[in-house]
Amino acid sequence: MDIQDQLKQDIQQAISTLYGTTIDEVTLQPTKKEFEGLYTFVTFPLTKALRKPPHVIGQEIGAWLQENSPVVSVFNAVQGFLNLSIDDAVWLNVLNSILGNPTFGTLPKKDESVMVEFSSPNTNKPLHLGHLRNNFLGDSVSRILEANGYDVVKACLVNDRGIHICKSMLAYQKFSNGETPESAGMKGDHFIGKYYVLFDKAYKAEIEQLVAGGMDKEVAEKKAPLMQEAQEMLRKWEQGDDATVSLWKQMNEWVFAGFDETYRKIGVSFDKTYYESNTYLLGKDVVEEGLEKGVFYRKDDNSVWIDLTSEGLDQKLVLRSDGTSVYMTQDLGTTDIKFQDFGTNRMVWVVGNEQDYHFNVLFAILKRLGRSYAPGCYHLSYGMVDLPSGKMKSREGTVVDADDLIREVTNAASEAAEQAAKSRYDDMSESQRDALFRMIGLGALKYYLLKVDPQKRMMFNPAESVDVHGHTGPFIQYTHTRTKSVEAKAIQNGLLTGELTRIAIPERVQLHELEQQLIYLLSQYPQRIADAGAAYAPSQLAQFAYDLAKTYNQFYAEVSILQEPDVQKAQIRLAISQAVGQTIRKVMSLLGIEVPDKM
RNA sequence: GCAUUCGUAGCUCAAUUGGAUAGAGCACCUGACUACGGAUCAGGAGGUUUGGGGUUCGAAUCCCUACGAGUGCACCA
Repeated sequence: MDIQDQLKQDIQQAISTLYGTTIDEVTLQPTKKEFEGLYTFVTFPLTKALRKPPHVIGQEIGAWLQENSPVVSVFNAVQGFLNLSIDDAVWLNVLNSILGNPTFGTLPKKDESVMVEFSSPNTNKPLHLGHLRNNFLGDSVSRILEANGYDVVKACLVNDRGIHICKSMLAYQKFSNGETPESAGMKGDHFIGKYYVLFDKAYKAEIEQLVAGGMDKEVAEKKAPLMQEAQEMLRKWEQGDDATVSLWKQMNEWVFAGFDETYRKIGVSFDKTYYESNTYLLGKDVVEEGLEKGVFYRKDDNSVWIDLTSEGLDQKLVLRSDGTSVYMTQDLGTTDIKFQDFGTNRMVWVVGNEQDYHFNVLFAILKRLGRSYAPGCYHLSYGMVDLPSGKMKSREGTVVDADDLIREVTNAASEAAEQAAKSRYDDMSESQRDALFRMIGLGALKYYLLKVDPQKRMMFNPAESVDVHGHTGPFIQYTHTRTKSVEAKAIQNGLLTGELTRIAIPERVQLHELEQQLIYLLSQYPQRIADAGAAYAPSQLAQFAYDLAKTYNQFYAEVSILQEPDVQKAQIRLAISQAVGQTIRKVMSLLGIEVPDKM
């Protein structure tokens, strides 16, 4: 049994034996490091029922546990805190159960599936920093849910229709002289983005002219010939006009080629891609259904609404008076399709927090419609990424392009390597080195974006994002290479055969405090995965990886592994070292971050 | 205006969901064995958790209030 479960059971037993009562749930917390022990039980809540001071209760339960619990070795009670130390032999058994279990940390299959929708790019411009936070979050959450035992479907909904793409198309028609990404030597998505910017420029010039001629600005924005043409193009596209559709297809092909390249670089993939060009008409049948069920109502002008004031929301339009759909209509339809396609009772949307209201409304509607999957819907809402110079605004050109950023972090990793230990890379080929530096650079970037609580708005500081010291991805990657290096030396010395294997437990052991601490941390891994899954929070695992790496480095500095004369001790330390390395690799992979063996 | 999220060291973030003297990293200062990899480790300095009130054994966390910041409030997506 898990130590923690054992302890909880024993504490419950102690309370019932000593006081003839029980408590609902025993909760344990890690002991603060200035006190002895690793688990702490808080006795304050018991004082009222037992009419005893908290430290007395602690003393009594502690003494009982020391006597009767198979795992507790020593205790101390300070105020209302009962701190428990665990027997070293028990720790070694825990270590052995970790070593003997290659899938340690992966939770049992749940026979339940979940769809995670993320990324959702627009086809009129390349990906930027904000998309990266979205992609990394979505990818990592998918991996975490999978480790929690779910079947995961990673889905991407591409916003490939609408006025924005017509703007790029129109600009291309007018200004391109038939150039292609190949002839321009550009990545397809950047190529399309260039025309989107060109449209915006020309459009603004038109507005300015109209305003100078005395027109009201708002009117000018609508009346500008370019906007009129773009609207016309959208109409043609919706009517299936051949020329328009084939231009649209051509431009899509280019932009997707660009996206694919970026996705490949950042190691993100999808099981299913939905295109709004296929789904934008969906949802009208849902509106019909809702009208029949009396969930929606029709106004005199024929528009359809839902009244959500009882949920603290507003009245919301779900179908226009001319019978065409709005965003909500489409989303209702798409959600049904997703459920039909995969039968996932849980669905997660990774979408920025500016859409909080939209999702509140969507989920409320799904609930009223009685959708079976409604309770399993979750909006993983994440905050915006700010720059030191302020907000990112695409119109003002203050966006950080994803491809540029990836290049920069890779270069920074290469520079850090130059400074740190140039000679280490002598026996690597150039392509090996490139791959390594990209792994480190991306590790830095992903970790930087994932370590922050998703819901919080965050500041992106370029200098910090490429840092390799301190609380960073490369620090953790480095720690992994340390464990690998120790392992390799141990194999050379004949101390190890290579595989992770159980160790013989000596009769008498005295573990170092940091050894206990490390095994304790390792034993927490499954729980951490469960917590991170329940909270949809990769940041929790990022913190865990850091704790593990930091503690290992302390251990490494304070305790000799290979130079320990006592072979049994050395083997215990090696086993811990291997288990830490292995676990770091696993945790990082749940963040979508690879770790090298050498760096 | 209404709704909603947030405010923690100079800066960027934590705080096991109400627990002990609020912890890390960066930046700054001081140290580390002729060493298992120094992309490391040890130490120092840095806090009235935006202000005020309340709830209780106990509050960064819950409630009220003021101030400050973000976002949303289209028959756009």
